[in-house]
Amino acid sequence: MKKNSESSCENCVSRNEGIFCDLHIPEMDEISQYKINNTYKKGQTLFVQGNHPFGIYCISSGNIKLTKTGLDGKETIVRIAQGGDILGHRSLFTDDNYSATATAMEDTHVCFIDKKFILKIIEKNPSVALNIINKLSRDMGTAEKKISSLHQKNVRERLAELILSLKVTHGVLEEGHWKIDLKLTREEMATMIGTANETLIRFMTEFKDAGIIEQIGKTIYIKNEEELLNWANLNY
Amino acid sequence: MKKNSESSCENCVSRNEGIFCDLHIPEMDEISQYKINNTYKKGQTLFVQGNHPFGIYCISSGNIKLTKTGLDGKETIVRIAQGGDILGHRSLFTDDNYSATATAMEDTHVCFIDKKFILKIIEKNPSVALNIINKLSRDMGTAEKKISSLHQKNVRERLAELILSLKVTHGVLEEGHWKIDLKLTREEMATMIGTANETLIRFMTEFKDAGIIEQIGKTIYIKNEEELLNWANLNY
DNA sequence: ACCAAAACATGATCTATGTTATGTTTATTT
DNA sequence: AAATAAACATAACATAGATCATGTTTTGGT
Repeated sequence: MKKNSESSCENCVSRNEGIFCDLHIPEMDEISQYKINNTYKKGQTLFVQGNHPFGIYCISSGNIKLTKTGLDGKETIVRIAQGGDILGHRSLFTDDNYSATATAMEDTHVCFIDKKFILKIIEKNPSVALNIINKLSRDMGTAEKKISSLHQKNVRERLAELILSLKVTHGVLEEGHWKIDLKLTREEMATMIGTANETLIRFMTEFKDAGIIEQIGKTIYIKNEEELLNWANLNY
Repeated sequence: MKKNSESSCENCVSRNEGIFCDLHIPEMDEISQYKINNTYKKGQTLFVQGNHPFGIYCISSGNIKLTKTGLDGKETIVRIAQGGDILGHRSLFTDDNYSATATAMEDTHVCFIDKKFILKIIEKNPSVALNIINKLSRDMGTAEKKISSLHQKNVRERLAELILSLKVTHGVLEEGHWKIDLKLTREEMATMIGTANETLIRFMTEFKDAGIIEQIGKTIYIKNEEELLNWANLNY
């Protein structure tokens, strides 16, 4: 693989967000040589709940949803990962099988790094371990917030909270208004806040009617963030 | 502080479960000298949601609950930590304030290690970082399972699941039956599965009447694990 | 461009669980 | 040991939101 190619970590669009951001060029090049470069089209799965993991996935670009499926086929989105995030690191360190399924939400660029190799990298470069801890810590914070939300808030509040958190992770400011261009279906949004899609649609309609949000296709625009913050009760 | 004292990491009852388990004696001794040894009585708080963290807490013995409080005062137990677990590591790496309150559930032995010092230790000993990653990974797995449970299961199923998970983390086998001696109130159990305490009591009574569990005081005995497993639908 | 399938939307029920109320038992304090 | 407070328990009632049903719109495949 030639240096400075598009598939090199050095030129990764998410280089600054990734766990290798503190490495020097020679180390990055070493990883670039060992990793496997992949593209996933919308809807394709990277790995499936219950399968055995052999390494980690390093997202270069595109959003990937992590879902847990129940016996009855009911799905819950536990997390949406984006460029710079890693997947499968949990199973790597605990030797458990994948606890969730990873599905590309759009055309996606992902690198796969073999278990043995990544462990060697971590050993030689403490910054990588610290970056993994940092990512895990943030994810853990998000997860705990989700747990208490599911207990303490009603669907309307959770929806306001969801939209605001999507704003932070996936929003772009456009002509004074936040635009969330994640192409989530109502069904998917519903599973993110633990409700039925009919219920979610009801409150989305309510927010639209109240002029709080607007949608064109699947894109959501926040028209009245103030009001959304009121509903979300984020102050805790 | 003299070596081989009770307050030394070397002699910690949870030494093998802790993040320093792979260190050699000299390194442990160094930590022993810098850490602050503390005892907390039942009900006392180690730190409070929203406060600024200055280091990590390393639990030697005793159970500590982590709760998130809502604006209305409603509490949710997001995790129960025990000997060998660490607390406050998340805030350490993300520079956020504490996202939850830590309260001793019984008389507890905890060591406090200053932020700067622990970071130095990690830098010198990669195994500590890997152990932190491992703990975080497990906690993350538990948290995600909780999220999907709250969405996909009803209270009866979640209660069965809770009892079985308490069996794993805090149970002791006694005369052929698992004994969970955690001294949890009904209220606390309720907040762990995101329900009202009246609702929880109903299903506890149901399980008792069905001969699935038995309680003496606050101690729970599992009399029919088979049936509990049936209810929990753990297979996913 | 057409067709089939998926996603969206809304109304009408139904039910699991929250809430309120009241009484009993078990801890904790004096 | 008595008094006070906290935890436990049960029943009656209320409701948020799940489920079911039906129709419309959008999307994706050929």
